[in-house]
Amino acid sequence: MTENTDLKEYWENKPRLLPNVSIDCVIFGFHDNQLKILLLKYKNTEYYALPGGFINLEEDLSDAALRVLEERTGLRDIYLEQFHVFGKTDRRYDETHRQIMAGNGITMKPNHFLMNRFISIGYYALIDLSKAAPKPDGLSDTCDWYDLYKIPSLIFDHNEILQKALETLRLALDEKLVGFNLLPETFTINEIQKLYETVLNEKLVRSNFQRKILSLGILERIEKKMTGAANKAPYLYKFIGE
Amino acid sequence: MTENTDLKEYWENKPRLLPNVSIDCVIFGFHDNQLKILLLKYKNTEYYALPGGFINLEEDLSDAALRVLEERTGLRDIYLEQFHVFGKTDRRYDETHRQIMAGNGITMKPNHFLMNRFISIGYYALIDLSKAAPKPDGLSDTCDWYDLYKIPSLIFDHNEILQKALETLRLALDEKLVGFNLLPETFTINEIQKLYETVLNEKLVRSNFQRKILSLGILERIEKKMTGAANKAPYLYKFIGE
DNA sequence: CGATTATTGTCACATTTTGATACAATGATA
DNA sequence: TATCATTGTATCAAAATGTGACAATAATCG
Repeated sequence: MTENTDLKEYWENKPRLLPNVSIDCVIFGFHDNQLKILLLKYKNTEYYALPGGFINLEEDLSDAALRVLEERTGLRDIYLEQFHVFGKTDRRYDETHRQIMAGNGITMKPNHFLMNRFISIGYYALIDLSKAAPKPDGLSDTCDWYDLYKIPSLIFDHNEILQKALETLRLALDEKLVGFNLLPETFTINEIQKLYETVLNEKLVRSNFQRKILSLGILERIEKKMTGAANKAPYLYKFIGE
Repeated sequence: MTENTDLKEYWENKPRLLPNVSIDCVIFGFHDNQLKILLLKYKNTEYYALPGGFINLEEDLSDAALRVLEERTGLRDIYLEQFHVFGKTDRRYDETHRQIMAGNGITMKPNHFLMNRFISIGYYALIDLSKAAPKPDGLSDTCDWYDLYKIPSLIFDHNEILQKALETLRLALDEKLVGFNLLPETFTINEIQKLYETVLNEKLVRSNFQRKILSLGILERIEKKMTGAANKAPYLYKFIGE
């Protein structure tokens, strides 16, 4: 699909996909003390969207989500979870699809695969942002990180989907130890704390946070220390699970 | 669909349903200190299954789930939540469907709606068992409650679906106050405790449980007391939310 | 009718967890 | 060497939880 003719051929014909079902991925990253989300912008439009895709007829649902993720980030072995299915009858967006395709010089037949109601299965992913290499899909020209608190208006019901993903992430952060998927292999306690504060959107007391997180016995202190500013250097840790 | 001819007509023709998508409902009830689940048994077979259904083309996903629930239990305004989507490629059960239909005297064309891969959206429901009036669907002859710990082998991947629903319920019981949906309007503290113990499959200390549950400020003590056995009568409570 | 018995509501005390704050140690810079 | 911001850890109070006990009560039984 590197050539535009391939793209045209792909989208103008009915592909071998499960009809009426799509996948949308909310891909979280963490950088500069900001929680970020990966968004696409479609060519020649002002339409921003979550990365998404469809399910091949001979493809597991979860594999389809992993494939979308790999296509956008270049990453495999990613933390990925379903969080909700969006299934209202009004999830049919013929006109928007038409405009997105028009922006790519593609005209759609009236009975096109996309000209239908879609049920969308929401997945959220937690990745080490520094390892990702965001890549736009064939229909979009950018694939970039956006600060969670500066998200533009998105197409379809994608703002709602994002909101639900965030709620799920906040709950998961408390109950499971998923947060470390957003950090590199090694990190300082302060970095974890900033991550928690950003996701939960609340201040935490440093000493208590440190005591708590260390008491869980899930971190291994690395011998080395960090070099940095004019003060005591923190230890580095790595996550060793439960 | 009371007549068998209607049933035949309904299933032999391609209905106006979303293709490749189904709904399965794990309906929990609580009775005699047992957690129960509603199961169907298909006519003239030994096939047990979770109640399920499909989505009408002009029907919200959640409405479809509510409809299935009402059809099986007679109840509206039910606590209902999605918990997982099951989407492996091998979720295609042509032969079993054929046998179920055969048990109802229906033959299926090779390209029948059901002769396809299905993605199934799992919902779990919590109901006051004493209010439900279980009703089999057109293809089954029984719709009954089964003790969670005595579940027969189910068709398709329904045992796995049930297991996942149970995990979700256990987590939800701790984090939200969903348990009260399984009880009648009024109940004793001991009845709540038995419910928690059964769902979580662990013993709880009576005095601590009572202190904890009362401290939440979610229960209103009813004036009346219960009559019962040769000992002090407990107070009745009702759930008043948060 | 009073004694017995099982269960309930509540309390008392120990232990653990959490909240709030303090302080010495450290690694650069001035 | 003094200064400064940050880190690791300690301290003490408050809240939550674990453990056990006890009086009150509603039937049943002798």
